[in-house]
Amino acid sequence: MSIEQIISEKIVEAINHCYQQQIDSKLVQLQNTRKEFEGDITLVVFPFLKISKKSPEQTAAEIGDYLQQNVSEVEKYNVVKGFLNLVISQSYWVSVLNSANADPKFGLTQATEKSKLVMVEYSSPNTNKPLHLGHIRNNLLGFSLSEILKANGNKVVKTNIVNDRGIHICKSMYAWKMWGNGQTPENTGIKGDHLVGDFYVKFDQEYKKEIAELVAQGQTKEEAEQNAPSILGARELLLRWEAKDPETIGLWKTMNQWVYNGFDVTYKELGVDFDKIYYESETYLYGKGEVLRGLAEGVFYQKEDSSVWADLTAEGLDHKLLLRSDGTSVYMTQDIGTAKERFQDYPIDKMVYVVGNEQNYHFQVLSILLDKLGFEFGKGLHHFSYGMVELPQGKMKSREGTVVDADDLVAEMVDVARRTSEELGKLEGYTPEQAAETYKMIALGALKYFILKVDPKKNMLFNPQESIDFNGNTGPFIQYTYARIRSVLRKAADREIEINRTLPASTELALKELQLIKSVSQFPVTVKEAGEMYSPAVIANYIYELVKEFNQFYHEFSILAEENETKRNTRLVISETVGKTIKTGMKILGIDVPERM
RNA sequence: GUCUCGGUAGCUCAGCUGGAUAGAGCAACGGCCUUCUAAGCCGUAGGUCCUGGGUUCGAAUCCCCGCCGGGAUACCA
Repeated sequence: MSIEQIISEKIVEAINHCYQQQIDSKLVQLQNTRKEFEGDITLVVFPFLKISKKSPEQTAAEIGDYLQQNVSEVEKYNVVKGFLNLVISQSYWVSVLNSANADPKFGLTQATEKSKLVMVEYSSPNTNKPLHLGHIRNNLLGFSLSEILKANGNKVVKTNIVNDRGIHICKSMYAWKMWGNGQTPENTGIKGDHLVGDFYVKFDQEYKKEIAELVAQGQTKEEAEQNAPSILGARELLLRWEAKDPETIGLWKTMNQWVYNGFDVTYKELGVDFDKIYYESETYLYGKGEVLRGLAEGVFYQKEDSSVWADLTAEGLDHKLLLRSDGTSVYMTQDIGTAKERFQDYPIDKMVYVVGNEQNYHFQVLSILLDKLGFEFGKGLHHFSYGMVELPQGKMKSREGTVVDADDLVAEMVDVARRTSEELGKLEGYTPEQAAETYKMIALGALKYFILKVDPKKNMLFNPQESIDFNGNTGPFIQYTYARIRSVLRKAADREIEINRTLPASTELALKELQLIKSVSQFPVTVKEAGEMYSPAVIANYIYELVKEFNQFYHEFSILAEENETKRNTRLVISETVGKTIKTGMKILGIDVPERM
């Protein structure tokens, strides 16, 4: 049981003892004591004044007396206005440090057989263009969220549904057929997803030209959009694809494979992976049966043109189309099918969709529809909705060429990391391979931390000129601190200093050391909070605070040069524990930390 | 129109399940490398927490009317 829980219980007891009232423990508001006051844990006593019918100061003093006498960890207390500041004994903090240091899984909850199985869907790319900054946010959030759920004792299946069919894919295919001249990733040296993406752009260019020509010939814009040869060609390819025309299927498979090979490289670079991949081409027909069942059961209704709809006006929403008049599926239909499929494939307790907030309405409707269809998991779906990444000039638009390409961005950041590192003269003695690995680690650390430290539900701004920064509240700052700690520990080992990892209860701690231990002790709570809030940002901001504190400590105190061996040992144990906490926390964010930088 | 998310320092963001003088980083200015990594540390300056009401002992935080911005809103996925 944590010290907060113990004190909380004892406060309930104290109220009962002093004022003969049984109170709900929810009334007990504990917080960390602000740095400017003496103490570790603070009780806000205002809520108890009605019960005590005494002044805040007197009430606080009476509760303080009781705690001091009945809780061994409470050494003394002081009262400032309505705040009761409790001073916890140093020996308690020493024991916290000892157990944090000794526990290799400090802060993490292990999964057991009884753990919930959570499926996390993320990434979900289209196979007609390469990944961009928006996908990066999705991938990083999805991966980190999975790690957070694991750290809270859940079993996690990471899944990716690849949108590999539809008119947009046919556009790339059409462009390749018309203007491709047999280009392949192999004969051009262009990464497969980029090559296919180039043809998607090419399609749009030609399509626009054709529209302009037709308009010049007297057609309206709407007519021209329907009659342009390119769009007719793409539609024909879609029909052939659905008719399973071997040549079309062959081209589709070939071009998709180029894209997958490209994605694999990007995913590997980003350090994200999946346990199960679904392909929409294989699942897009599944939902239709469910919708027809719903229609037969009277859950849905049919219009004269034979399209099928759901009436959601009772839920305060609109009517939603589920099957077109020609009987084909829409996006929603497919997601119904995919959901059912997944719950058949795995004993899922909780389904999480990592999808942008532009689809809030979609998932709200999906949840209701599945519930109406009688799936008990319907209501429990969780849409992890995150905000857009914006550029200084506004939203990214792939057709206007204002997207920040994922591969380009990573490459550029690696380059900046290398230049910075070389300028600072770090990594001397490293082999080129080791150095390259470290540059990549730093670059990705910067990118990942930059994105993950922001509250997921908020839109965020990415400024290519300014956002690539390695100083201040950044990933490299944290990595640097870790490398410093490792360096100290390496030197300690070189000097054959043995670390005694179990500090005696009587160990004396300087203020800064105490603060560091308190920060470390918050790690498990932080992991839990991140799990409850579905927020990697909670972890990121915690690590930053911890690291800032360590740097102050590092600056203020000598570790290896300390002549008093007891003090030196204490500082080594603290450093080691902080280092371990940094590493574990960063791992949850999907960020690696280097031994040197 | 309706629904929804947001508005905190010049910029990017914390803080938001109500608590003590609203915090960081960047940018600006000034200090600290013969001592464990200066990708660091210390300091100065910078705020009507969008406006206005309400609830409360106490509101950046909760509720309501506005204003501004993003997104969604019946046959794209």
